[in-house]
Amino acid sequence: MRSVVLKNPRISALSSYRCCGDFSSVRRPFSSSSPSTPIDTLNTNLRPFPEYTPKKLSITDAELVHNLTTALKQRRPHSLDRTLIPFADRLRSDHLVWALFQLRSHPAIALSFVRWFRGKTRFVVPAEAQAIAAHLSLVSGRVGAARQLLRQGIASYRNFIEQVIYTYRHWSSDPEVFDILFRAMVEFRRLEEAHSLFFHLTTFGVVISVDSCNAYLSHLPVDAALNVFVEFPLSGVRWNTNSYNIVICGLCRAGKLVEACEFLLKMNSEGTVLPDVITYSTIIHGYCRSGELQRAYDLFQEMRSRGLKPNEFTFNSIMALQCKKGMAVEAERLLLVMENEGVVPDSAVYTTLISGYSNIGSLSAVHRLVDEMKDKGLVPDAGTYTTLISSLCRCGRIIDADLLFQEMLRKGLSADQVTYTVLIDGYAKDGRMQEAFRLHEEMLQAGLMPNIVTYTALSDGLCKQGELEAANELLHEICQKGLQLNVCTYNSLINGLCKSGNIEQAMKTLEEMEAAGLNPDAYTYTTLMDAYCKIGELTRAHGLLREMLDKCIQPSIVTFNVLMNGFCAAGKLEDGQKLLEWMLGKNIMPNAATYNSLLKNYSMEKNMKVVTEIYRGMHSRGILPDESTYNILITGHCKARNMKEACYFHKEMIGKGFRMSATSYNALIEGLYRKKRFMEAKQLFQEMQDVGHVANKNIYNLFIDLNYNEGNIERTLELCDEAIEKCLIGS
DNA sequence: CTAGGGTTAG
Repeated sequence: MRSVVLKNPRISALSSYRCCGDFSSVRRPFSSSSPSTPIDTLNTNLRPFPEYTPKKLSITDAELVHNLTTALKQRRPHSLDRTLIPFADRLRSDHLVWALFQLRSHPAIALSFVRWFRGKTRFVVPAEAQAIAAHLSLVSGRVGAARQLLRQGIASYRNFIEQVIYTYRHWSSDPEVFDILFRAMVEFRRLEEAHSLFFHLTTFGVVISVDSCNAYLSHLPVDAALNVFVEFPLSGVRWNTNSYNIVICGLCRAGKLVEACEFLLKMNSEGTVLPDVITYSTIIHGYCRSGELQRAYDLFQEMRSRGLKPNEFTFNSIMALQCKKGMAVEAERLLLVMENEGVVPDSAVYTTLISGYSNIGSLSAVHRLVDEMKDKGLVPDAGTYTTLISSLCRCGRIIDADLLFQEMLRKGLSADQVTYTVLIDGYAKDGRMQEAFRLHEEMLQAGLMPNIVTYTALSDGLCKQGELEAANELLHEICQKGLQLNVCTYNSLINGLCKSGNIEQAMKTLEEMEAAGLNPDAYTYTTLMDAYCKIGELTRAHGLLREMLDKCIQPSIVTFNVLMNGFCAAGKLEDGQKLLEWMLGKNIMPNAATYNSLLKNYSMEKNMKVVTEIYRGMHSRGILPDESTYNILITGHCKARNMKEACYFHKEMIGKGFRMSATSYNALIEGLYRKKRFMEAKQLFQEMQDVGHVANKNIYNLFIDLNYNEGNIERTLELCDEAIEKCLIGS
């Protein structure tokens, strides 16, 4: 037994072809590099590669092959076809292997003969010949060709791996052939076969390189990866930092952050394979994704203390979490920190920030950052464009969004699933469902698969148009296609039902979603609470709040805003103020919407003194007014004839890139008119039409009077026509 | 082959 192993020709093959391949990638386990291991005892586990015994040929066949290969060797520039014409009639597929034998020292000729053979429809290249061609390619330094042949072999023959092993002893120089083979299996996602191949090879003493094992590891579901991580080293694989990173990344993606940290701990304590920037960045990102800013910061410090410098990835993860929490300003502060440390922000970092500011409605900051990134020589990529398109959609500027989409395509960037989804969502939110579905078609034609997010956007759009039947149908359809509805999808549907006055059905849908194994979240409860608030059933809303708290679901700021709205709409403004104070006491930061409810209702009561008081409180807490805040303030002050304040806020909101609502235009125009500031009023009247708002009847009357008094009969009549067309018809 | 940004719901 022992002697067989020692005589194994593979060993002589390894040494005689050493020049042809890189052996560092594949090594035999228990080799002489670990002298404490007695080779002979371990070798009893190994078996030799099979001996090669090709089928015998008849004398005439042997002669044919001999003449053919001789002709090939002597071939002058003319084509293979011409050389082979005299043999073509008698040639059979099983001659190929023998021809390769004869052409062993002429790999170039041998390989082109295989290619020629494959090109002829009446021949089939046997798996054995394919395997030999791969060995020959590798031995002669043609790594690319070897890879191609092996991939083709795996894809075309059922018994290909056996053939590679069977022909290895006689033809190969290099165990790297197995490494390439293994990788190809992984690339074809034939992971179970790759697994068996790995262990099959160990019986011959071949161990796949750690790089290829990493490629394999990275394609496994995390549980399987963990098994392999324990299993492979028993066969001689020595994992490196990348291997740990792959497993840690898998754990983080599965939300198993504690286990990811255990791996990090293990690396640090064992000290043989040390964590690198990627290891830390991966775990930091994991914590950021689950919203645990403090843990992320701690790891950030820890990596520094171990001499690892955070890079743009590390910073970006933290900034992304801040932006998600509406802390774009803080995120931008971190941008300065990273720049001070010499870390150069890239377009991903800027995209994060742009998205963060877009989330809090700061369009001017969005513009500023786009300019800033361009100044730094960063080119907006598809991700940046997608963010910008989304940001335009979010403030209702779907036309501009579409223009930007066109621009991005003109610049040669390609739209992906996300870009299309953003635009589809934009059109859906704008109520233009035909356009939304047209884009859905377009994305299919571009070969992009819409995902559940795309369909949620579409379904939500249908719901918002009151087409609940259609939404239901759409969702059923996609379920049948095998897409899984997620919590967002259900929440959107529940919202649609609530908004169409069908709270009962909405509650049933809540049960359905729980039955489907999806847990309702703060969105779900907030939606339902809102519905009860809107019909004045504050008690039932409160009951739902209890229920969500019992389930340990954290209410969000929107939950409180819904309650605030409920109080205000029910005329309980004092209760609303109390809620605000309670929130402040509990350190729950209100946002613009929280204040907007109070501001709106006090302003409707023409109590501008309290409005101003509340606005000051908002300002002093650093809460930036949003577009609605300005519209409320402007309308309120106009109605109270405080034109100075109204104009002040108007100017400020324009400066921030916000747009006035039709109501604000009407109020402001009327206010200015009453103060006889006709020029300004006229200008705004024109502007409001330019941006597509329709003035109310009252405004038309004012301008009709004005023009009439100015003797401008033509314009007067024009306005009368317009007023009739826009304000009377259909009202 | 390992790390970051852009998308859906209140």
